[in-house]
Amino acid sequence: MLKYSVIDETLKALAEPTRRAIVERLSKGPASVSDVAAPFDMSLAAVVQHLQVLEESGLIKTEKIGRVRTCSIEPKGWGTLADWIADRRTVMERKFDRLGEILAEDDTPTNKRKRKGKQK
Amino acid sequence: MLKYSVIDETLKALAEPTRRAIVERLSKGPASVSDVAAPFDMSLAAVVQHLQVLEESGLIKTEKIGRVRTCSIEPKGWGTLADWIADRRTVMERKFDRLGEILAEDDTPTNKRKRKGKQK
DNA sequence: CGAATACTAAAGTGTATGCTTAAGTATTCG
DNA sequence: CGAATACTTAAGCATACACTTTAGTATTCG
Repeated sequence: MLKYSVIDETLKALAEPTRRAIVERLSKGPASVSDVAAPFDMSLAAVVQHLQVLEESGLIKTEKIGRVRTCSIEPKGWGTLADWIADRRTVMERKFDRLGEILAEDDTPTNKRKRKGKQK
Repeated sequence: MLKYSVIDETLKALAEPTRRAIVERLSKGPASVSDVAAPFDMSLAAVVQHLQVLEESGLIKTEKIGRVRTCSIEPKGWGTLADWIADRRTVMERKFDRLGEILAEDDTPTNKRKRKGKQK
């Protein structure tokens, strides 16, 4: 319930099997809403809702021409996601370099005594 | 719902601001449950629940010694996540090569798609 | 020992999310 | 034109999720 961010919407969008399946379909090429929906055992309206979440997150984009809406991957959204993960891994690996195998065995006592009683 | 998978739990775990903040804290080094919880304006029990989700997803690991549970990053979980994203991007980029700049630029309102490839 | 510490476990609550169905709006085709 | 197509919108519902509070269990310290 903290603040919103791009990475938040991106990860929320992908944290759903149906939406990941949609994304995997689109990563092979653009498709209409109906085409995207076809393989799924759910209503077209439900798939449309998933597509909206994906579009708002910036992972895909859509464009309506005539009565057909064509959906495709939006590379930019994937960049920010990959960057965030890469950042985390960089910090971790720097830590590994610095501390050797401490994380691997991690019995080091981080006994920072907190004497503040503030628990909430 | 479809079937569960490792990547599903991983992404669900990270699709939450508090859990990402925890992960960012731990990526700088191991910490006790209390230490992890300290910066957050919520009960310790709530933070423990987040830690459980993160541990079940394989992104962190914990070990209890005495009365202190120490939490740390589990690099393996991050590998599977990064791999999944890398896979998606690989497929996309192969597609971009094939379709040229169609996916990259079509923000322009004048979208005359030249159909120089099979669409489906 | 008994009190403080550091979690742990369980039950409950409000809201968000993933669906459904039904009805409506454009657009294309014969 | 009128019917078929391709969504679109809205409302409702059941479950999942992020918390809360309360109470309990180990472990350490004076």
